[in-house]
Amino acid sequence: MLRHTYEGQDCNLARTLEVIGERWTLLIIRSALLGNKRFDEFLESLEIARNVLTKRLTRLVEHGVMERVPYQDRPVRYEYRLTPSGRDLTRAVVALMQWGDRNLPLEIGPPRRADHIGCDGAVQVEMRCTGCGREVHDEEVEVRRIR
Amino acid sequence: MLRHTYEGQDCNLARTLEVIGERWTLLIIRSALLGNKRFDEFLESLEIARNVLTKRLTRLVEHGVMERVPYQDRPVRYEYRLTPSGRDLTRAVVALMQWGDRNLPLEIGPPRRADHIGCDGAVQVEMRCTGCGREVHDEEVEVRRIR
DNA sequence: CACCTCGGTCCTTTCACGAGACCGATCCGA
DNA sequence: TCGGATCGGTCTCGTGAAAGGACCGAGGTG
Repeated sequence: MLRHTYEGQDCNLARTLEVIGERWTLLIIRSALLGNKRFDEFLESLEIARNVLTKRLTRLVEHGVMERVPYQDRPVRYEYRLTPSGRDLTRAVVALMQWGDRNLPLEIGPPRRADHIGCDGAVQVEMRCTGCGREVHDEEVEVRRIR
Repeated sequence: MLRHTYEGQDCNLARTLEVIGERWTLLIIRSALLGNKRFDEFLESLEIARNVLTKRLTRLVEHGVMERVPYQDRPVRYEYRLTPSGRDLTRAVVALMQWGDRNLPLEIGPPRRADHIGCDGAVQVEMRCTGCGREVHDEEVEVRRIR
C-alpha cells in the first residue's frame, strides 16, 4: 500500500496503516482469525501471489503481529500465528466487516459472522464513553487532534 | 490498493477493502472526521498527490461514502462531506487508531483522541455479545464462515 | 490587467503487484 | 533407487498505480 511511507503523518492511524494497511494484509489477518496458519493455507484461501504473501507475512512478523514458529523438523516447516497484538486487531477487522454488511450488503447475506464462543451470540462492535459509560453513536463522536 | 480486485473473495471484508482499503483512503476519512471538507484541505493535511486525491474522492463518492456538494456559485466550488455511510466508518477508524495507540505507541502519546461530544469522555471501541449482552474480549470471539 | 484561489487534469518516472517458473529439503510408494 | 509429492519459499518479468510537478479554467481581487 505504501510507497515511501506516510511520513510526517503524526498520527497513529497512519502508523497503523503502514503495518496493516497494505493490500491483502487485513485479509491475511482475517484468514488467520478463521484459523488458518500455514503458508499454503493462506495461499489457497486468499488466492494471493506467493511473493506478495511472503512479503506480507514477513512484515507482520517484523512488527510483532504474527509469529513464525516451526511445527515440524525434517524438513523444518513453519506456520504463522497471530500474536496478542495480532488478535487485538479483531475489533478493527470485525468493525470493517460489519461496515460492509451494513453498507455493501450481498443479497444472500453476509458470508461470515463473529460469534461469542460458548454463548454463540453474534458479536457487535460498538463505541462506549469511558466517562459516562454509555454507548456512543457516530454523530456523538468527535475525533480531535490533542497535540 | 487493489490491482484487479479481490475477485472471488466471498467476503464482505474484501468488498469493504475494495472501497476503503486503498492507500490513503482511510486517512482521507479520518481527515473528514476531523472536520476537513475541501479538496485543498485534504491536500494540505495529508500531503497526498493531487491526482491520487481526485481518484480517491471520486471513488468514495461513487460508493456513497462521501458526497460532493457545491458550497458556492461563481465560480462553482465543491466540497466533500461524509454521508451517513461514511460516518458509519467511525467505529472502524477509531478501532484502528486505538490498535496503533496500544501496539505502536509513540513515546509522547497519541496525537488524536475520539471524544464523546458534550460529556468529553474518551470513546473506546469494544465488542459486545448481542446474545448475553456482555462485553467480549478478543479470545472469546470466533470469526466463522456461515455459508 | 496582472495575479490569486480552488478544484481539478495531464505527463513522466518509479515502484509494487500479479503470474508463473523454479528450488531445496524431505518423505513416500513402487 | 527413482519419480513424484509436499511445503515454504525465491527469482524474473511485464504492467498498472502512485508520486511529483506542470498546467488549466472560471472567476475574484488589487
